[in-house]
Amino acid sequence: MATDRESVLLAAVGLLSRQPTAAMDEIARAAGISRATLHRLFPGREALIHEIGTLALARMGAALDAATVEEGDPVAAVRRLADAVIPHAQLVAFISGESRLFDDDAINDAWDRVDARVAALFLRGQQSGAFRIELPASWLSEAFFDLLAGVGWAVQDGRLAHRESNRALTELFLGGAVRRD
Amino acid sequence: MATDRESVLLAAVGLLSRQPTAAMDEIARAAGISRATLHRLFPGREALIHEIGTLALARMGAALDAATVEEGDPVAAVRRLADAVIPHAQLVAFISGESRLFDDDAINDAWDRVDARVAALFLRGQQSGAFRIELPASWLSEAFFDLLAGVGWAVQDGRLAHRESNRALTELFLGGAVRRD
Amino acid sequence: MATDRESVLLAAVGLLSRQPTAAMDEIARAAGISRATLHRLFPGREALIHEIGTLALARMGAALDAATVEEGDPVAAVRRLADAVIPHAQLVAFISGESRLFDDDAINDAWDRVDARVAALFLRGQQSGAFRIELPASWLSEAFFDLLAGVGWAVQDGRLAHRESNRALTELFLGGAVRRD
Amino acid sequence: MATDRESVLLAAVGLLSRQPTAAMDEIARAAGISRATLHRLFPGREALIHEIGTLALARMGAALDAATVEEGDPVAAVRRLADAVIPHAQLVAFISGESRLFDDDAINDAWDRVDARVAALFLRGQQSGAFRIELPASWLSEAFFDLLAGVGWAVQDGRLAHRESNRALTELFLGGAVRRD
DNA sequence: TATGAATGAGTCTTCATTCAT
DNA sequence: AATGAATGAAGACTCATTCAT
Repeated sequence: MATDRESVLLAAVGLLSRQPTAAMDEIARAAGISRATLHRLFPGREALIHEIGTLALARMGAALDAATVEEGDPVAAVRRLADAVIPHAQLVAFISGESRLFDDDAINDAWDRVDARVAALFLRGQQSGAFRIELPASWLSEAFFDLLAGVGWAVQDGRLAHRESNRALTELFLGGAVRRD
Repeated sequence: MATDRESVLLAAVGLLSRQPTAAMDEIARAAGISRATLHRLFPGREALIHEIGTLALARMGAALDAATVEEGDPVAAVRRLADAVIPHAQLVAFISGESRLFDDDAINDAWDRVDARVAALFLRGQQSGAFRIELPASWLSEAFFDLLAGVGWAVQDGRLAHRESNRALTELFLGGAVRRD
Repeated sequence: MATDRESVLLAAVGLLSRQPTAAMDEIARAAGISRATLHRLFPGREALIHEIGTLALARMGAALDAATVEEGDPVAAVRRLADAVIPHAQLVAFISGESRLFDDDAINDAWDRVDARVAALFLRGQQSGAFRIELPASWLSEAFFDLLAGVGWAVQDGRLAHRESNRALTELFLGGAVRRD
Repeated sequence: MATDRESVLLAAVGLLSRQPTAAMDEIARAAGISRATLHRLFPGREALIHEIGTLALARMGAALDAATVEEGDPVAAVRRLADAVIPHAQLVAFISGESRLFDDDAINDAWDRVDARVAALFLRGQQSGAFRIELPASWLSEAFFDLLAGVGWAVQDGRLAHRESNRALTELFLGGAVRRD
């Protein structure tokens, strides 16, 4: 079925994000290939996880670039970021939620840099008066990823329609649950 | 040292939430007891996980009761709930994040009931005009737990001070990131 | 490069005698051919080993014939045998040292017949008074092969010059280590 | 059955010296323990091989000491060495014959030192006029081990009686196959 | 209650082998 | 003839669990 590396990685993420202890066996089955082929494509479980992290970081970096988060109105930038990153919510959720699976310093450092770009966006927004200053920018960044991951899970499990996901994320994150007139 | 069941469970949660594949060996060491004692206290890994789930549900249920979420102003009820549940954020994060570890239907059903109580709170709040109606109550409920889990991790990892955790959760969840005059 | 069966066999012996667990991959590389070609030439690892044995036996039989070990002075016959067999020391070492690799009865039986011809030579020599009778002829035969294999290894590893190998074998085997006036 | 480390090692040697590719499975069965226990006693195949080497070197060193090979008549010293080492012929055969299995430099260096002590004995004997000078001392040393290994195999396979083994080794090695009046 | 020995049941990984290109 | 993809079978290794001390 899925014989190219990337589709195997996506199948692996789909499984590992729900079941971090999944055996290579199950991952291979989920990808529609045999265990041995999985091991040929990725020599060892660690290598597989590493490549998932690399892919997730690449997607995340591309999304940050595409959203030009360093420019323009911070609130609009958050909306653009959500647009760009939601298609990869599952991947990003994996790396942010299961970051403890990565022994690899290269991955963790790269993730820190991504995180810093997002935190910088919120800091910029706080300085411009767009975002509330009572909450640390780092927490805003982390919360954004928490909700992004939540959206990813909810969509995958069918609890949230795909086309609602963007609004669910941005409306709640930006505006909160409380109604304003 | 920690010979009573509950402290062992808490130690296990602390380890398993960062390292879901941790061996019984390591769990025992983390709890300061021997493997054999761990096995005597909980007959098998599955039983251990099951009891963690049971404990988490009990704490969550107690928190919902203590917060009297079915009564009074919905926004105030959410604040009371956050107060009551944040001390158990780690436990709740475990059961909500790793819910697929539980084959046990009893646990999953009980969790659904807990979830329903929270969703009912938001539904009530939407009907009373307190919460925004653009977002499904079920998503509000899920997002609340996502942020609660995020707060739990951030506190455990030292990224968020304990006494800030309540405000970080409720302010963001209720009010969103955008500043109002 | 080495596309004829025999040179492949010799390359395989060279590798397998140092590294009995060598993978087919490595054998192919050592022979300068591809895995697929190796598999075409010899259908399976077992077949390869079998053919090595066959080749070794053929060489050994030819050496016994060429040395006319059944005729003439036994001591001279041993010298002729050493002459004839030393060029194939590596092959013979393989089959005598790794004989348990051969499940094949045909190989083992043929090896027994070869062994018997050598033992017969020593028996004849003992009866003619040329060889000592304190030592069983079968042990003389076995010891001869042990030393032959040792010479083969020593030459291959460069611990013994090629042109000394014959003397090293025959002098020690026939005359022993102790000096006579 | 054999639950102490040493008897497991000896069982492993017995198997590995005939079948260097034997699986851990078979080794465990030969030792009368389960695979898992074998892995607990020796963490990995490499560790097992390493410990065999260590044991063999210890035995060999003790034999060299016990035989006081550095003192007295060289021929008598060889006889004492044979006496002391024949009970461990199998172990010594393993390390001398399968030395390529040892990646470990510590083992190989230690073996070189053992080998050097034996070669020194022969060199001393050549200088004293006891041993023939036509043959390099290093070859005498190597040939001694070749025959020792051969004796070990022959005894194990029942081709040579245990009480004949010493004579078979020393008589052939010292005196050669040719009869003297 | 703790410790260490022991093992069945997996899991990870490699290899020989085949096939399509 | 060579290369790379693919896999069943097998080997190495780990772990949860039990028992004896």
